[in-house]
Amino acid sequence: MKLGRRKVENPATARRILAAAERHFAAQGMAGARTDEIAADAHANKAMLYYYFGNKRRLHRAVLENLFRQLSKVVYSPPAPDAPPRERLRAWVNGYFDFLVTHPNYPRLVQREAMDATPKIEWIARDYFQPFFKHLTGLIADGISVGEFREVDPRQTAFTMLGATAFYFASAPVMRSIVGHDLLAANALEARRLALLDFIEHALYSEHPKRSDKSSPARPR
Amino acid sequence: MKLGRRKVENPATARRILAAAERHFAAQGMAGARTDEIAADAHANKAMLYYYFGNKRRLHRAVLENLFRQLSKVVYSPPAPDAPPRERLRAWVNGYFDFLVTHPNYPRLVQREAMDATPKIEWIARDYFQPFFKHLTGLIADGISVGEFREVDPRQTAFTMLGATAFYFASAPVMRSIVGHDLLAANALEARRLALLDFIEHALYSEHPKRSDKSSPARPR
DNA sequence: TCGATTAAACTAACCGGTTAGTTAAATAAT
DNA sequence: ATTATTTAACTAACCGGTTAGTTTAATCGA
Repeated sequence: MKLGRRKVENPATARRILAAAERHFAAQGMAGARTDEIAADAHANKAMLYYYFGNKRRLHRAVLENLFRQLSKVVYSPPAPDAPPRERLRAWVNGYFDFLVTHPNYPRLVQREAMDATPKIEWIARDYFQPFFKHLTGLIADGISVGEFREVDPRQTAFTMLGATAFYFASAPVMRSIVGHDLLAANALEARRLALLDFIEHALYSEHPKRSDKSSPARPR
Repeated sequence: MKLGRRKVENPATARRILAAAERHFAAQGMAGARTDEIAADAHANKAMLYYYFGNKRRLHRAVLENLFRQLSKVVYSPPAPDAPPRERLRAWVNGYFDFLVTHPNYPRLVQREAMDATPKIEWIARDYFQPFFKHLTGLIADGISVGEFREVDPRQTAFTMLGATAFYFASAPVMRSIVGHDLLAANALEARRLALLDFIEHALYSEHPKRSDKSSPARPR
């Protein structure tokens, strides 16, 4: 059997389409994004979109899975799995924050899905949100049992942390015209990171931890 | 100008359309919502939608303005304008929270606009977000200057508070399948309110306030 | 080494269902 | 009678998806 031109694993065109789709789906949503515009933005023919991804919905799903996969690598592999909870929490926040900085489309994409009432995206909840959420609540529960954190409800605390972190990024487009500067500029981001950590730690740390944790390590990265 | 039948200020049909549009725009977004479905849901002919509101965009705007107007009434009229900042902040959180409870479509509707990169909704930022945001940061700054709050950045704190509050409601649809119960049920909401206040107050209160505030007043309502 | 073969990558044009928006005519209210 | 309100039927544009055909390049036979 003869072999023609062998299949390229991840052709530049497919990657350009995926990147363009990510931008358009984040900015306009699944319903608002136009396949013609995605194709044009990717400098590809519209048919290529269907050639590589089948249809609009599957392209959208590919965008999400691509991001989730990258997030998983960052968040589920803490630098020090046996470190004290305070340190692990700090690493978690920094890791999630860094991911949002390098993937500014993620929060809007995910927030749009989270707001959707339809059960069409059951797989997102089951395969990605659920483990992500459990991981965070487990971390908080650990900190409580060791006495490093106050006796809060881990789930409620997780909601608060996720909201406080993601909201800033998700609403950056509009907030720019309110506060007068770009929330995603490097210095603004660093200020946000510090404020976020400060807020969370003040809210969560117990006043008399069993294990002292004076020297908070420099943040990773 | 003849006086025939006076134009009815807010006929039942128009109100039904507005209510149906609110639900559909919140659930599907501006692009995803279908005018036919809105009309059917409102038990009105589609033409009525154009008769009363002109076009889809103006209907969408009417929905937002209607909600903003109601929010303004609640948030900008604190029960005790001269109360100490800690009390006013508590009242603010409770007021905003109550509004979200009674207007479950609001967070999704607004979050969708905040994520939109287009400047088509400049008026929202200028007329509603800006004052709302300023009001909150002013309140926080007051608390700092009186010594009741830690010396935080009021803007950063406002971002955190808004995110922590709104995220819970906006993502309720998906979170239901993750935590296994309805986040918008009455008992869940009360637990959320308490957890939110607890978290914010622990993060924000100074440890040695100039004015003692031992007896935190019962929350209004 | 070269040209025939084969499969992948790509393109332009088109199709048909959907959807925002219109219209003309009927009905209800005063 | 006149004007507000409501309706069914209609239209033009949009947009997701298709199709028929072209180009590019890897492989292999001679």
